[in-house]
Amino acid sequence: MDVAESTGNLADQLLRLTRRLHRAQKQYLQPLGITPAMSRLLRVVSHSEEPLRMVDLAQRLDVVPRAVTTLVDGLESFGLVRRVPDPANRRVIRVELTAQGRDALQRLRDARRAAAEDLLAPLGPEQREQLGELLAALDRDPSRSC
Amino acid sequence: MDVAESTGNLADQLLRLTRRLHRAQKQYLQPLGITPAMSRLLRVVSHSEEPLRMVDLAQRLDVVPRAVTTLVDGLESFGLVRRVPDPANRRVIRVELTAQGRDALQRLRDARRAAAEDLLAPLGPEQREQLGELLAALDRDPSRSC
DNA sequence: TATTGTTATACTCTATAACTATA
DNA sequence: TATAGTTATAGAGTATAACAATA
Repeated sequence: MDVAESTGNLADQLLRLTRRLHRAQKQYLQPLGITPAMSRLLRVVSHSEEPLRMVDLAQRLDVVPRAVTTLVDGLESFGLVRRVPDPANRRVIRVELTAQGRDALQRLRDARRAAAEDLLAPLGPEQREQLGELLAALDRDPSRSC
Repeated sequence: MDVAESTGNLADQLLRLTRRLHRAQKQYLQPLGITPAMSRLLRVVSHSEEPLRMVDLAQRLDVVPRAVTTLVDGLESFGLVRRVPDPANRRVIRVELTAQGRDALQRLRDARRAAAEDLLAPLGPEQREQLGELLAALDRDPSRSC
């Protein structure tokens, strides 16, 4: 098998796996009324020390700012986050976790874990670590190192 | 970091990587007028000995049959595949590569390779092999082994 | 009654472009 | 002019449900 072929196969494998991951997540998150993308945003919000701006969220999620608006809209409608205007700069809006959002996080974490666990079941602990390292290596933007 | 957390992180890493892969593929395939999903279907068609049924394609792509209809519609409109009724069973339709489709395959392969190459650049050959093996392990449906 | 493919419909995710309000 | 966020719009990808034709 030539290089192009095997490289393409890796891409196929990744896409197929992610499709399954998406499906599993959706299934597990559905009872909570939250989509995978919203869950991801909620996690980012919860992991930040201070409330993040919309732009920050877009950067961390690696999406365009417009996409964040929709996700925050959804989470806000469920009362899980709250938009807070920044007094220092009236252009910016910061996104805070609500008490309800904090409550939801644990259930979300369980759901996420169950979903990922379904897919990652075939891998042992050391293999997961290996996979994590490989993915981390890929996370580094190659265009930045030039 | 607990197990749930690290499992969730793997999921995040996968999703983030695939988002980038999707974007890169889209970019490289755009000049050819073909979407990543269409490209995938075209590859499956090209790798099969005999023309596959719509249902077979759905299975191999791991999507619902309805999704295949749209993809084949698109490829057919570009003249890359052709729907052929099966004489033996008038319910089934088989999808064949056209001469034009065969021509497009090489360009597609190059585009796909360039896209994947962008993302996989940080990995050496042995790391790619490692990643391929891990993904292959995950491809095996765990629900079948029970 | 089960299978094959389709029409109809809808939702998630993401993108670009143009606009508003600040700075 | 540049930045932060939004409205408006679009398109890719996928799903479910109802249906027609065939087996």
